Amino acid sequence: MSSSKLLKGSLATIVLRLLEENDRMYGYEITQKVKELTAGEFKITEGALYPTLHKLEAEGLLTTETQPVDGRVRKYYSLTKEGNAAARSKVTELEEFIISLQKVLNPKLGLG
Amino acid sequence: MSSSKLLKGSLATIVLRLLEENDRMYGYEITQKVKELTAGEFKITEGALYPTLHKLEAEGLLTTETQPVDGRVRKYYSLTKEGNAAARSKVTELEEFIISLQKVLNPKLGLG
DNA sequence: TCTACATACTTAAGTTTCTTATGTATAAGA
DNA sequence: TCTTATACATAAGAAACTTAAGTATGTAGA
Repeated sequence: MSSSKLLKGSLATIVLRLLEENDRMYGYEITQKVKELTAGEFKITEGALYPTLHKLEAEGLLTTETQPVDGRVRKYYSLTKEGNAAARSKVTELEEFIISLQKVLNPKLGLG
Repeated sequence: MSSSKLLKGSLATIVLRLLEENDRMYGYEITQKVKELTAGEFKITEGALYPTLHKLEAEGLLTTETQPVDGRVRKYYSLTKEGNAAARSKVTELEEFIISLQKVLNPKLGLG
């Protein structure tokens, strides 16, 4: 993910979250969806995305289906059962992280 | 920072933010403050913190003052003028990142 | 007294996760 | 024809951590 070299470690969670919503997606589609959702703020690079997808597949969290579409090959990814569970726990973990982060960035709030 | 190997890249911003609030702090104090603010959720490791402090100092964002206290040496860090500006921009950047991240994690919100 | 834990800082080795760059290949539009 | 978009893969290098080891003092308990 580009867009400010921030927060390394959230890409896998983002991928799992999108697949939770979309049933199946291919790599390029993921890059476009993220760009769309964030109004261009996040630009996921291929060099980051594809290795992440391969890793999640190797861990048994994703399965793939390859299909030719318009003369090009598309590789669709879907969550496995374990992938679903991982998506839930990783998203929760990230949300809790954000809450803690905000406590540090803005200690005044949350004390009342 | 430990606590779930999440979000690499936010430690420098956290340090700058704390120094914005506190005028001067020493390393160990920073680790304790973060632990306190997050109720133990974030545990900043020394191996992460000290190199970060040295780097920020090398970049001219922090200055140091060493003082012996109770027979031990403390190294106090303060923001320079540039450090103040960097703190503002980095905190803003991180907050914007969080907003974008939430758009991806919860695309339903923010559409109405 | 010895042990353990807290305080306080430093640095090296290894890992993870990116960025940047390169390569392959097809389709569409100027 | 050239560029841009679509679509995937992977290697080299950098950044930011974790883990681990080292140095050193103060305090509290067995």
